[in-house]
Amino acid sequence: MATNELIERLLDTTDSDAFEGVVDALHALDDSTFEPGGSPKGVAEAAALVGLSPHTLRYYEQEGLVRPGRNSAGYREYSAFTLRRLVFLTRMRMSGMTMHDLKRYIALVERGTETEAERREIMLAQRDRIRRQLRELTLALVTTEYKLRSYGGHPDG
Amino acid sequence: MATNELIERLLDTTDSDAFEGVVDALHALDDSTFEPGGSPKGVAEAAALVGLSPHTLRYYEQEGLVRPGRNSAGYREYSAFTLRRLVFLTRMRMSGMTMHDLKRYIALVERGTETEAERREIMLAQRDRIRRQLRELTLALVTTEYKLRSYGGHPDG
DNA sequence: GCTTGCCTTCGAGCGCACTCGAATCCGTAG
DNA sequence: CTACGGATTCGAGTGCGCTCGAAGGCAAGC
Repeated sequence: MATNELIERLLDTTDSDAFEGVVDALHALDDSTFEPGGSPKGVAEAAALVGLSPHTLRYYEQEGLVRPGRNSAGYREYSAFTLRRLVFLTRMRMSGMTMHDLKRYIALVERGTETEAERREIMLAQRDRIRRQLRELTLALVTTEYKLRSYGGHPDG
Repeated sequence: MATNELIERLLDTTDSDAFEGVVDALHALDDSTFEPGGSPKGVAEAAALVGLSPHTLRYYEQEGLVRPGRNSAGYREYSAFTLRRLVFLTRMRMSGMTMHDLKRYIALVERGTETEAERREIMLAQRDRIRRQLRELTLALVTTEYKLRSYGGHPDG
């Protein structure tokens, strides 16, 4: 099986360092990452943190995916909790979950623990989708590198 | 680095068998795979082979991505060459290359070998895009599996 | 007090990649 | 001869996920 070799190759080129300890990164979210002084973030700052636009954050709220608090001036305040959810949302979106499904999932979350079975189904489907995508992407990578080799270049650009 | 371990895990679950020898699969395209009797395929058959709809195949043609021949009745005939290109196109599309860039790339291909340098740039960008996506997908997978674990279920559905 | 700049809401608009429908034509089976 | 499934062209329509613009509010600096 040349597959692992392949994937290894793709990951240890370029900046795979920013990639170590993925799980750690995920759990660091609870702590200081999002709330350096415990102060919630405004919409622009929050947007920058998760890599979306303020417009999009407002759109997500409108769609019921997040419910940031408001300060005395009516401005949005993104707590660590909300920011963590935003990170989750972006991860799911980037891996191909539709807004439709994401809304359904979040609605279940808000309804409480009794909905866990249904949520689990959604996540199982999501896991399979991601795996399929990973396979497709790897095929695409092979094809791309094949082309690059055929152009006889110095493959490391 | 827990990364390789992770990816290994995701690949050897489910049907990773259909995945062995990716490069081989890619080169089998020249041979009997697409032209069992040497006969070109109609639009429906071709569509089924690459997993697209006949509508989409006609659309791709309209956009200049393929130029299948025609039989005496004016029906499209997809040769092995055209089918191979279709496979390439779908791989690029699935890995996030836009129609815009794909059209540009194919236009360069049709212009001949003098355009190889420019094509190479496109493929380099594509390779980087794919790598980025692979990292993002892996993060999404970790998140998804974390959720699944938190639902305490039997993770293998 | 006024300017500057980020915030608010609202609804409309956009870009991408298909996707469909209508009208018509081809070729085989009965 | 006729009916049928599947092909053709063309332009219009769809769904998704934002993305933008207008009209106005709040807060800090000069």
